[in-house]
Amino acid sequence: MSDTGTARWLDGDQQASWRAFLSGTTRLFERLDRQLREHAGISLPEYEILVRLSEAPDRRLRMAELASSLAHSRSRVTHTVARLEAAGAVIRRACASDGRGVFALLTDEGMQMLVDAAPGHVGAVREYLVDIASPDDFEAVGRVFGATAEMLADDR
Amino acid sequence: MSDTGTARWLDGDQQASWRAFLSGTTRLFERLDRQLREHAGISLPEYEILVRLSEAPDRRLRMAELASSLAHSRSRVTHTVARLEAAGAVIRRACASDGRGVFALLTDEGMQMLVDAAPGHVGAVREYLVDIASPDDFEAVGRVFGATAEMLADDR
DNA sequence: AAGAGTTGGTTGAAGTGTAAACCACAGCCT
DNA sequence: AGGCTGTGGTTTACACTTCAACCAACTCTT
Repeated sequence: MSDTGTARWLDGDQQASWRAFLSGTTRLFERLDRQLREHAGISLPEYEILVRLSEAPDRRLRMAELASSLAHSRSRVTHTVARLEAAGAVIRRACASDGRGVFALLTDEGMQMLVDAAPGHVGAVREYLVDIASPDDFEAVGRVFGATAEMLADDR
Repeated sequence: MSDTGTARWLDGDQQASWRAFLSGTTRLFERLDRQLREHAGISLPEYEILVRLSEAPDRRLRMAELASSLAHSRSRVTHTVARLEAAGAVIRRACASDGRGVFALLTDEGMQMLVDAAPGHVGAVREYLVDIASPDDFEAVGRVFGATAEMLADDR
């Protein structure tokens, strides 16, 4: 924030887009979370962790890598992983090369939960977002929030 | 969801856009909330309620109108308004024409909180989102999430 | 006018996220 | 080696959201 003069409000179109964004994302996240809970018994943040782990070498990641990859606080990742561990989807293991470090690693059971959850989740993402946007518009979404993400990257 | 055959995954570009969106919105909301709390002592959801009230005739709205306008649950609005009332920003008043109804109405103090908070908030929305997107791209964002919002409108 | 069903709103508890203090270890630097 | 300083992670308490149950009042139907 470096505005020194009078406030620069949003114009009508910007205002409309901003509010559509707020309303759309609120509804979208609520729906995606509900869909996952009902069909797979996990929340959206939990699902995202399973995805990251499934893609990682040896299906394991350091807690801090999970946190920065998801843009979640370390504390939040600790809590979420604790729940996933209680559910049998993940195991914690000490890191050999760094005495402070902790790996979260995906169990076979966790992998199975992900495999079961993924089609329905992706279907919902398509149905409520991707498939109702034109390809160009959806690419624009990617550009815009890519820029935002980069700008706000990890200086908490 | 009406997919009967094999799962239709996102292609590479769609996947990238989707993850940029997740990461960008997570960081954006976190930043906007923090900015408001530090500079104005209110949260983002609280701010949104003050905005809606300030725009309404007589600066008052029914609880249910607030809820559907914000895409928040009734329960959530009850809690949030309770906090705002405790802070002196809002007053509850029974509705004359509907014995069940409750109006939330913005006090002068609440209006002043909004006036104080708005420039910094809008500045942050510009800095982290609007001003780093091209006008066309930001309009695309509005179209996409407008469609999502409409599709997911109030059948909870 | 009397129920039956619906809507508006609140409540309290349980679940999830944030904040801040804290410990343990790593990486310097001398 | 000894002492800073920073990083990785957890913990506790607190704040916010969701959930389910609930009551009151409206509406519709008969």
